[in-house]
Amino acid sequence: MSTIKDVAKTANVSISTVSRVLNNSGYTSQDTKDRVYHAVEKLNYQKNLVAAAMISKQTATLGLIIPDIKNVFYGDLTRAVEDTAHKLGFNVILCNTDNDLNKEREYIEFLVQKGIDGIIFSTPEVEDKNIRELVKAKPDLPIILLGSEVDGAKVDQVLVDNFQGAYLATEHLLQLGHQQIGYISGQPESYSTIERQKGYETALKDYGISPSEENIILDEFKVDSGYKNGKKMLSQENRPTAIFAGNDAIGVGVYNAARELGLRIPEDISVVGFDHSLFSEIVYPKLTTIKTPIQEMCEKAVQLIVEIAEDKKNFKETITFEPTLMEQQSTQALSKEVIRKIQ
Amino acid sequence: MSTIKDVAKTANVSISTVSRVLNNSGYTSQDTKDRVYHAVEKLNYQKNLVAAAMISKQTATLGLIIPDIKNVFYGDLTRAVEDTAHKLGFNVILCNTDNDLNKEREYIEFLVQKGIDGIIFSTPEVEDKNIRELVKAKPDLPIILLGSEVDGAKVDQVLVDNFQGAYLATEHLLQLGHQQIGYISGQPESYSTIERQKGYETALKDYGISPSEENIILDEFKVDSGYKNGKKMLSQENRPTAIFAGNDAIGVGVYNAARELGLRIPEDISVVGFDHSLFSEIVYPKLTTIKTPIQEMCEKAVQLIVEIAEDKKNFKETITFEPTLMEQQSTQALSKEVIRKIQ
DNA sequence: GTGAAAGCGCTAACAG
DNA sequence: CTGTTAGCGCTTTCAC
Repeated sequence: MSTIKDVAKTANVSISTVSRVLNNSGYTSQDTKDRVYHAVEKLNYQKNLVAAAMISKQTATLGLIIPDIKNVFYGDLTRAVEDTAHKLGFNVILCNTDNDLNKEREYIEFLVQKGIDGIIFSTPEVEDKNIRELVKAKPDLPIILLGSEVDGAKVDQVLVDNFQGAYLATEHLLQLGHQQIGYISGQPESYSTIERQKGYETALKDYGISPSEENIILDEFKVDSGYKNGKKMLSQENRPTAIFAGNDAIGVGVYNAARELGLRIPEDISVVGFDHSLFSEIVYPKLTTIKTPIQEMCEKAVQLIVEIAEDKKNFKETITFEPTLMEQQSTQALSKEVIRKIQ
Repeated sequence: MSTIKDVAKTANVSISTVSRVLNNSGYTSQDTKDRVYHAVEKLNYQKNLVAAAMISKQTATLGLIIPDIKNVFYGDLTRAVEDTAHKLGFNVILCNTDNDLNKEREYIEFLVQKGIDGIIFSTPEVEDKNIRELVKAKPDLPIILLGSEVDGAKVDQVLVDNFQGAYLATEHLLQLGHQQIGYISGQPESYSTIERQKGYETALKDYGISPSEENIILDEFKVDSGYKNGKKMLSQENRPTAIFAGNDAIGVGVYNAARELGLRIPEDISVVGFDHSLFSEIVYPKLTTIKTPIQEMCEKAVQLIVEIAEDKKNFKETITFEPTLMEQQSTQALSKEVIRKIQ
């Protein structure tokens, strides 16, 4: 592979001139430019970005840390992040942590040593101490929290209003006449779980209903978990007539549980999900869900981190996007028939 | 951030000694080692991998080029690749091309300039000329084709026996008595589409049935495409009694189409998918599908590429994994009742 | 406008 | 066993 030296030689200029031409820095005559470009073409020269990075301290690479790319939610998110990064001239290194703090630490260390320009953390747990420590140890490293807050970490954040989303979901069910509304959600340590629970409980209270413990199950944001816990919840004596699932995957699990118990959706049981992922579209009937502007959130997150990396902006901000209710076919008004059955 | 110089100073040795200790190269006394390690700890020193890469020409980074991470199949694949890479001490840069050759070329160029240690291409199209050119331009760059071949590109390959998988799927349906078997699959330019079609047609012929054009539709490997084309195919006069879907996503689309047409699965129509992705497990009834050892394939692919990167092994190999039939609930013997209805 | 030279942080001969 | 030295390929002063 040819280097800048070769280009300089065949263009009959010095390497600094080549550098100037290629980076559009400083003045160069048109004639020199032409000669350099010709040489570049002739030699099929490609800049060695490693060497450039050594001086500029910029690698045009971002780290993206998520729990698990197999989860369709992170598929959507990662795609949006990667697309935006690519548009801005950055690559992204993908890291799956399974919410394992040790794994996360390894990744962080590796990324830092590689001189990446910033790290986007998507939905780490609230107690994530790696992030706290990283912020302290490398205050100049651009960091974005995407989708969740971390206790004691003052960094830029791009969030969705989980409380509001959950409130909308629950209120929708309440307005349909449901009173016994279950909440099946993910990891209790997750920011999303926590915030959504607050929204759920607040909506209930606002409608004069006190949340009861039997109607709340926290486990994992997965289909299996929705299935298992859906079955448990729907087998109760006085079962809920509606379920607010912490995400669409859980919603799908609840569908399967309902089917096995001979309950029809939405006739016998209403279900609301969260995320408006592919899941909500492919199940039958289509899952009513909370739609979050995930695309815009990711774009914003990447724009922000690039901005920080380049401008060293010296203040932290938190941007919160509003979710909306996406009413589809899995919810309907509580019927007298169901009320009779339950009692 | 402290450098090797700082460590050398506080440990009271030369920088080459520090390098030796940290890389375990050459001899160093225990005493020196201790002093260096202490200094490292005291200064919280972290090696600058960019500088190291400049000399070693190794970045411990791999590129993974796929069509679209939103597609659950690539979610599974990417996770397996990333996990294995991580175990071997490599990071992976994710690139989504949407099978767009221009985008792919951009990514390749960028990755090469960044000095990545190898590129894994998952399911590029058969005619992908970027790969052919890359192989010619950079014969020393480790490249693996994962899941599909590319015309005229002699590189290491890790494949699944698509022909055999499709044969198994079709034979399974034939043995259940189905004669009219549809094939709805993905992009006609895709290696998987092509190979699977061959297996499908060969099975038919082996059972004395000649493939007919109306029973074959090639479109995209997506739910929507399965839905749209499933509807088309199942609305025909003399509709198939079974459908072999080119992948699970298409299978899910076919489910939705069948439901809209009032056809029950498997009573009225049998369906077989391909991949054994999450899709096949979450639909009702569970989708009979072809299971591929995707995990092992990805592990092998990464092991291979790392081996090539480190040892410069000078021969190319192709490893083909065998798929198996995963019989679930979406297929059943052709009933007289259905035969009557169709005619 | 252009070239010479220093140096980014590290590795790897080569002496000693 | 350890230190000195010469780069890796590039950017960036600083002269001219």
